[in-house]
Amino acid sequence: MKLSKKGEYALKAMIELARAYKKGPVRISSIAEKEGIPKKFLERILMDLKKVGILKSSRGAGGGYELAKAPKEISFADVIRVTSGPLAPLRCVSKYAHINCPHEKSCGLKKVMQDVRNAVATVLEREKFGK
Amino acid sequence: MKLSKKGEYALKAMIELARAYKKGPVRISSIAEKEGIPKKFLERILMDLKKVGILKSSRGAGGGYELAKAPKEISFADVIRVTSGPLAPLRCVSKYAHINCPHEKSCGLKKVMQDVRNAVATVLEREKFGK
DNA sequence: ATTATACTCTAATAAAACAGTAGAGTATCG
DNA sequence: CGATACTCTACTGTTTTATTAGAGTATAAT
Ligand code: FES
Ligand code: FES
Repeated sequence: MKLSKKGEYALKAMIELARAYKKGPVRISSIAEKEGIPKKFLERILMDLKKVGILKSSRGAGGGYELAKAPKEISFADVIRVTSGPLAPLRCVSKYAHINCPHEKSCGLKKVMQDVRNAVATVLEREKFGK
Repeated sequence: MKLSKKGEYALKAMIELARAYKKGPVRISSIAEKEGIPKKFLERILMDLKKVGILKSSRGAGGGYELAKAPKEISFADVIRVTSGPLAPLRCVSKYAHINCPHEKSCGLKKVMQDVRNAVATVLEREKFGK
C-alpha cells in the first residue's frame, strides 16, 4: 500500500511549483536541489505531468516549469494517478482503471477494498495544491 | 497504492478459513483450488500467518490449517500487515513501521499522507473475519 | 511397522516494477 | 551566436514480486 518514490517526488515538486504560481517558471534543477530529488529523474516526472496538462513549460534561458492551471484546481489524487497509477488496492475496485474479476459476485474482498479505495480517494481528491 | 497478490491471496484464504472455523482443519490444496491460488505460493503465505499467531496447523492425514483465534479477533489489517507490509503510503507516517524523515517539520506531504494512512487503517482495522 | 497424507523449510528463479542515468537533440533568450 | 534549459529515447542496475523445486518431518490409519 505504499507510494512510489516517483509519486513522492512528484508531489513535492508540485508543492514547490504551487508556491511559485504566477511568479514565472521554475527551473528543474532548482526544484531538484530544494527537495533533494535526482535531477534526471525529476525531468521525466515533470514531463509526465506536463503531458496530462497539469504543468506547462518554457524552454531556453529564463524557462522552466509552472502550473498549467490554478493550484486549487489540482488535487493530490490527480498527481498520484499520473505518477504512481490507480489509487485502488485492486483493479476491480478502481474507478478510472477498472478491470473485472471472474468471481466478483461471491468475492469477500471486493466490498472492503471498495471502501479502502473510497477512503483514500476522498482524502486525496479533497486535498488541493492551493485554496 | 496497490495490494500485492500475496496480500490478496492471504485475505481470500483467511475468508475461507473463517468460514470453516471450529469445523476442523482445512487442507492447503483445498483452499488453493477453491480460490485459484498457486498451491506452493499459498503454503508460504499460510506459514507466515502461522508464524505470527493468526493461524495454527496440524500435520498428517486429516491435517490442515485453521484459525488460531476467533474470526472476530482478526482484522484485515492484521493480515495485510503480515503479508504486504505497512498500510501507510510513507514510512514516516506508519504507526508500526515508523521511520523519521529528515525535513519532517517543513514537509507538505506528511499531513495528507497521515490522513491517508489513517483512513486506510480505519477501514481495515474495523473489518474482521467474523462478528 | 509401513504407507499415505499433509504440512515445513530453504533455496532458487523468472519476470516485472522501480529508481535512476546517459547523452544527443531542440527551442528560446539576450 | 552561445548559453540556458527543457525534450526525448534508450539504457542500466537494483529490488520486489510471484512463483517453483525439492527434500524433510510429523501424524494417522492400516
Ligand atoms: S478480487 Fe476482484 S472481485 Fe474479488
Ligand atoms: S516525506 Fe516524510 S516527512 Fe515528508
